Amino acid sequence: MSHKNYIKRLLLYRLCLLRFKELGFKKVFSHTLGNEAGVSAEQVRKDFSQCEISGNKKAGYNIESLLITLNEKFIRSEVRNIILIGMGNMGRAIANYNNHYIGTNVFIVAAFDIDPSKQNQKYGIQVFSLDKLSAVIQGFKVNTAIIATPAISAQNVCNQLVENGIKGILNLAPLILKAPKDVIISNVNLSAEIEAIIYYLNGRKDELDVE
Amino acid sequence: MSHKNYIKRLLLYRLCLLRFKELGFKKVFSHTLGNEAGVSAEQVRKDFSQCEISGNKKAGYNIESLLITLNEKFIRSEVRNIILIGMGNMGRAIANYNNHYIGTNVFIVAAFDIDPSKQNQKYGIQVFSLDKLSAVIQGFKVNTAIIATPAISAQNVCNQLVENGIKGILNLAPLILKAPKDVIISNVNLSAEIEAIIYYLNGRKDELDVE
DNA sequence: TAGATTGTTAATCGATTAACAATC
DNA sequence: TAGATTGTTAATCGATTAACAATC
Repeated sequence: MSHKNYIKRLLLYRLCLLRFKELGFKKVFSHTLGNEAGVSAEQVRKDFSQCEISGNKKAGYNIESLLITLNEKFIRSEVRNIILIGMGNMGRAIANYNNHYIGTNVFIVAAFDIDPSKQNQKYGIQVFSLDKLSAVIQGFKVNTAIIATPAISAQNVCNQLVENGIKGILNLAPLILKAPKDVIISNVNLSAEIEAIIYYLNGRKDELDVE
Repeated sequence: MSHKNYIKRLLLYRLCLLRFKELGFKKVFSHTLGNEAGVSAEQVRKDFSQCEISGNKKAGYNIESLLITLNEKFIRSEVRNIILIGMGNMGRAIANYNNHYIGTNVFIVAAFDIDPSKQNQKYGIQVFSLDKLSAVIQGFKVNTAIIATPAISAQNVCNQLVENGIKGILNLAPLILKAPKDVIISNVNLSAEIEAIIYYLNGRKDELDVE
């Protein structure tokens, strides 16, 4: 139905609008918002049109009503519970962010790690052994998880999550997970991002400098 | 020239090939690699064709020579120095990963934070005040940086980086940075990733259950 | 040979951009 | 009104997919 980039742009517009609101602005033009979000004004209007948000021909869009519409679309009034697997460096960083939620109204209710020495509360979040997975998922009615384990164990963890009813996974391990088609997986690989940037810089240098 | 997704797929193939090699495999078919990387066999062949890698009509591709070609394309023999700005939770997690490089042959040589109490070595990496930015960038010949500051200070940091010659930025702060067109910026926003996943799950539920 | 695989060309698909009418 | 802005339709662009010839 709606594509991934479109959804991410809407979430980005929401962040920009929150900043504008904080600065005291009441309305915004498509080119202003586009500039802030790094997309074209046409793209902004097209996106808003697609989710049935309308502005005023001369006066642009009302920030407050934009936010109401976007919040209704994305931000559930009730807190959404998610879980986190792997309490290495990245897992602990994410757990720490959780102090004021990992996303708007999104809360990590429990973390998991195979290392018994990590199964305590010193990260501000209860860390369980993986054999508690089923109980926690059912108890908190969780359907979304973050995988922050090493690559070697990520697929195994993913399998267990799927078996226990998880339907959405944010994967920070540097590999592509295999899962049934009805499970949504989003992959983030920071090393690959850095390596891609470095590649672009080098590539461009080759082109320009003719080494 | 070559598009972003294409480059990221090549980097992903490389990761998959490294795993295959570790498992003792010598050759691989386009559908095998595609399956592992989560793309179609045609896509794999097209990508390899585009970067002038060729296989054998019946015997697939030789893993070792694929890796040599990909390493030559992406992995510089000399270590690439990068810097990290912001030593909050995420910054510290990234600094910790640096123990065995943040990417292949990519090394964080220095970190920066405005908080004087963080300007010491306890993270396994030297943390400087931002007024040392210019000296460090010149001293280590750095052209790539990771921004892991809060959103509020990210644009200011970005400006300083650009002034000092940084040409590639991995931005982990939840906003879009403005920079000259010749600066490459890659944005990663974990909250938005999670919120997008939750949106997809809800959206699909609405469609199926007719609440 | 027959079957399987590569590699390239053409077709499709979808997203972005451009154009412009409507209108405040 | 004139100028600026929205919103929609058409055109473009590029990436992915399908098709298939070549060949091992």
